Amino acid sequence: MLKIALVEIFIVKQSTKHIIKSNLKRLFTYRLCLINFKRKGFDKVFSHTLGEAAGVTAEQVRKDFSIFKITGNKRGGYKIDELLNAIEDILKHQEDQYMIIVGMGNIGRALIQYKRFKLSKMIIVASFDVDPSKQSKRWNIPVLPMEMLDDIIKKFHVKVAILAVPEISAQDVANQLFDLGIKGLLNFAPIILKTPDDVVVNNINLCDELESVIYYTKKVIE
Amino acid sequence: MLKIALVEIFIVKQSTKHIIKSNLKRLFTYRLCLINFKRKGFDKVFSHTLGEAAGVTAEQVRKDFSIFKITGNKRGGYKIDELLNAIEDILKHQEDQYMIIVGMGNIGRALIQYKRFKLSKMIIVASFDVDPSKQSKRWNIPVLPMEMLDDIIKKFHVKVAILAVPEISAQDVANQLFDLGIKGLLNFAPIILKTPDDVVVNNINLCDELESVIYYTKKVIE
DNA sequence: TCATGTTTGTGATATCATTCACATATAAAA
DNA sequence: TTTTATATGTGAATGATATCACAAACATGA
Repeated sequence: MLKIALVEIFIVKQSTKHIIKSNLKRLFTYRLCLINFKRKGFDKVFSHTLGEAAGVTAEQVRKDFSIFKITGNKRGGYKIDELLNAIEDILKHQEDQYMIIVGMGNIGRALIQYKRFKLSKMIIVASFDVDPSKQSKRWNIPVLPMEMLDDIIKKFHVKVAILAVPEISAQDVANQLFDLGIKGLLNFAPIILKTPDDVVVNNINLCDELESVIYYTKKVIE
Repeated sequence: MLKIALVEIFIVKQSTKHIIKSNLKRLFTYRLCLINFKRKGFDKVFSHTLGEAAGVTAEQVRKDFSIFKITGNKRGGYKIDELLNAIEDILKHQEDQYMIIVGMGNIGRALIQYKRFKLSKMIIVASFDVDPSKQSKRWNIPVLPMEMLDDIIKKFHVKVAILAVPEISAQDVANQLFDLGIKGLLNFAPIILKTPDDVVVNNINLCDELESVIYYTKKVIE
């Protein structure tokens, strides 16, 4: 009996996680498209309209919404404002999120100035670098020495960090962050990090993204 | 008869495309891990070793290799150098790839200085911006006015571009690029571009990537 | 050289994701 | 108010992807 119960819990967790995982990306895309529609003066969309804009089928759109319990009006489509609210609700991101950047190389410097984060209620509270010459006040956001990581993370209850250090030190710095309670990482170092089970890592590998484009470009051309 | 033949061709195209699509990402990951292993002094890997490093099962690794016709030695695993060669061969990227960046905002400026592209034989030949104040020679790579797009694309036979302009002008600039023969785009503007069928677009949406981390972080914590 | 234990390579199977197809609802027109 | 055309919402069918399971191969040690 106990065994059966455990198995069921496992299944539920798995499936919940997975449904969300495979659909979340599209949810972001839908949001982008909806914002675009709104800007153009529309206040309603149909599944096929949104699907076309997002590059997926109308059925896919409806199925995704179905999974997230988002409903529209039969014959009348979906009201954009309601849809956007529903999506924001799923992303559970109404309140500000405090974050840090570690590594003030090219990418770190770009991100510290990236205006769009603020619009999405993501606030970079500080950034860090081992190199004292990079610890300046040139930007609104302070660039601090690594020794201050602990203070800042505690002070702002930071759970999410952007890792933009050279690959050689990425694992070490990541370990430091995990020790200090960081649970989510956006990693720009071209390396697959070893991480504790309760930590989420999202990798962005710029070279690979470009190579991927090159690969498919060649496929299409030939 | 003809109909059957057509259907078969369709199926083959579909599946070929798809197999590659779902496996390519992992192929990049394997490469990262292999480079790492090599740096650590290893010269052989087993499917379970590589799988663990890459975060996938050993069967997945073998299946991927099987699809790409990469073989190892039964009982002896895979030689890292041979694997890396085989992977590079699949990515067909032996010769230099000339590319351009359009948009010299935060992201464009970061990418123009990004050293790693050169290591992967990806050469940024020039970048472009509408704003004359950004057209400087501060970097090794020239920042040119948009009027020179045509010249440079023709001169270097550029097929791939990085689009890092504000979202408001992204579609217009993309259309210009398509007209000038660009077939692959790495797009940083938070918008789903309308593109011709023979063009490949890879979107990187930094806010969405971060929000995704936040989403899963909250899931894990709660 | 032979036995042995380990690892590959791959059909068969299971799982997961997308598309189909249609019943149901409803906005709009008559 | 009734009709009609059009969209939704969702089980069922299909298609794609990952895992299992095991035969075949071969390094290693006796």
